[in-house]
Amino acid sequence: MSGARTSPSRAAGESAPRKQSRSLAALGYTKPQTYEELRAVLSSGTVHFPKRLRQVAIFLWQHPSDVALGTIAQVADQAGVQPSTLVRFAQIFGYAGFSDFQGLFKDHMKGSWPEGRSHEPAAEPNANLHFLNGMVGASQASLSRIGNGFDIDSFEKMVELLASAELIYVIGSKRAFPVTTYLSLTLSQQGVRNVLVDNAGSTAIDQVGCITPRDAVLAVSFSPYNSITPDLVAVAHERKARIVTITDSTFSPLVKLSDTWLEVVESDFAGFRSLAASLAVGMALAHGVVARRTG
Amino acid sequence: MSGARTSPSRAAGESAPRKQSRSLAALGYTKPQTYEELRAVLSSGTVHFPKRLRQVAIFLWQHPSDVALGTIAQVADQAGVQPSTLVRFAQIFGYAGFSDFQGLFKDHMKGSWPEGRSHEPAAEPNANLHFLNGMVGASQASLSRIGNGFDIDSFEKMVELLASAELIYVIGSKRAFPVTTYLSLTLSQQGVRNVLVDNAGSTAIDQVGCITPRDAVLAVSFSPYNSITPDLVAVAHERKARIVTITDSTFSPLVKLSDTWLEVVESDFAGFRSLAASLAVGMALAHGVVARRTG
DNA sequence: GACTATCGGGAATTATTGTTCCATATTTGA
DNA sequence: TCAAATATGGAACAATAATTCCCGATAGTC
Repeated sequence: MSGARTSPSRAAGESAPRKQSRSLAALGYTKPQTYEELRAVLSSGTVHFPKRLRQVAIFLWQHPSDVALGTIAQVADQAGVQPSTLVRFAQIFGYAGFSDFQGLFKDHMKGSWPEGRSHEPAAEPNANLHFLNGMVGASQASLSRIGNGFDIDSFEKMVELLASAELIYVIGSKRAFPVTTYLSLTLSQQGVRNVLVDNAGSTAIDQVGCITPRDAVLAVSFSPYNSITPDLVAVAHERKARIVTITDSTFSPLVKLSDTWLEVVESDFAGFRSLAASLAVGMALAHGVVARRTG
Repeated sequence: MSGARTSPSRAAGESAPRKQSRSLAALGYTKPQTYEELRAVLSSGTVHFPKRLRQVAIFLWQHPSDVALGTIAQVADQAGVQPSTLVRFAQIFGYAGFSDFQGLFKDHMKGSWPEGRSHEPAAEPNANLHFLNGMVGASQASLSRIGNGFDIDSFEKMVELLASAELIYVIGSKRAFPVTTYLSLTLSQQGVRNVLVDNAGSTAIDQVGCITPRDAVLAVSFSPYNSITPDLVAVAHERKARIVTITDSTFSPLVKLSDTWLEVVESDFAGFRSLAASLAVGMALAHGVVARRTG
């Protein structure tokens, strides 16, 4: 794409004496020239975004192809923000606007595309069946993503921390709750004592108030990170427990509280999200803990 | 991309008595709905284009990603034709304009990404990783079993019964509980009122004691069938509610209590069982109910 | 608890892109 | 060779998308 956009009057930047523009350049960052550089910056954790911009960062991280292919309005809509927020985000990174910034994604996508594989179409006459297939597809996509860059070291560290804990607190809300219930059940069935923090009776805070430094917390949390989970984990952190986390991006507030964490990204279909990958990883954790304790 | 362009006054095509419009439709071709269909038509050799249009066809064939990612001007430039030629080309295939036509390429590109990553099976030196792979395998096996003899009729009947219910009670214990929590959450988020019977405080029996004939029960149960679920469903049955069930064999005690039921079999690995298929089917049910209620 | 700096929503504005139309060129068929 | 039909280029126009800007909201600080 030779799309040299008109960047109007780029007059050697820094001559303006105004109040420090909210640009990362002022912080010593240089404008990422490639998609990989961008991801590196995003995941470095050195940048702290306010809410909406963080939302954008998460969306970019998880749905690069939608960013490359969509218009600003479509992307904004999918990310749940205003178009202007996207422009602001791009400008923070030193770009003139969204179009420039989007070029990063387009270039990356074109670069990493196997030219012209064909998929078998397969007819589906039924709308419900179509959705079911979509959901199955999302689940399979989630599962197949495990193993691409799966962080074994983190995984093993997690197993170790959990296995050496006196008591394991399992925490997760909303979408993460089904994962934690299954984890808790499985651990119990395997003889691993654990507490499922389900916040029934709003007693969760009091429960985590009993955590000791000999305990471990297994937290599961997905974006948006607006549930009670970060608060609970923060308490556990203060109480010096070991904390291990399964979450879906480096932007999760749990990351900085955790001793170790794993990224598990779930696909969705029509907004209905799979849990297949998280459950599989969770089961593997449970199994690992059992194996280490008994072995 | 839902970019529905205004196609002004497309007045049922063939009423105009004018000279045969240059559209393939008149030649018995139907507008390609997918990228694959388009490629099939292009490669069939049955269409003979004049010079510039042929140039376009060749370019589309060889550089689909540029078509998906670029603007009309960029594409035209790379293909060595005028923008208007691209619009004409799209219209010949029955599209309103280039934007519509480009959607084909965008959809295709999004669909076949990011599976571009190489799937190396690789040796697994690590026991934990081995288990994780096993778990993923079990999940995938469960998912792929859906569709082999999936009972669409039952599924649709279930959707219908649930959609017409005044209130939906969601019941499941043990392994089924994660499924019901996710179902309940999803239904609520979609605006479908429901009661998750979680037996907190051992109040489940009293809860189902409130069921009326206008309600429906969505029960999930797996073998061994020794949980409280059959008892609860039996109460609901006595109270004349409609009952739909997801279970894993015809021997489930719920089968004879249910108006309709679906068999979903989950694979396991080393005794750790997947929930992927049940969750996918559950999501499809939830989606179906929403679609039927709002549609 | 008041003050200040930063953030965020949304309409107005500007820029870019896509489409149509018509004059001209080219091909086709007699 | 001529006339009719079709194809093409390109500029005017319409539609859409991107960006800016202002003001109310929010969070952070003293």
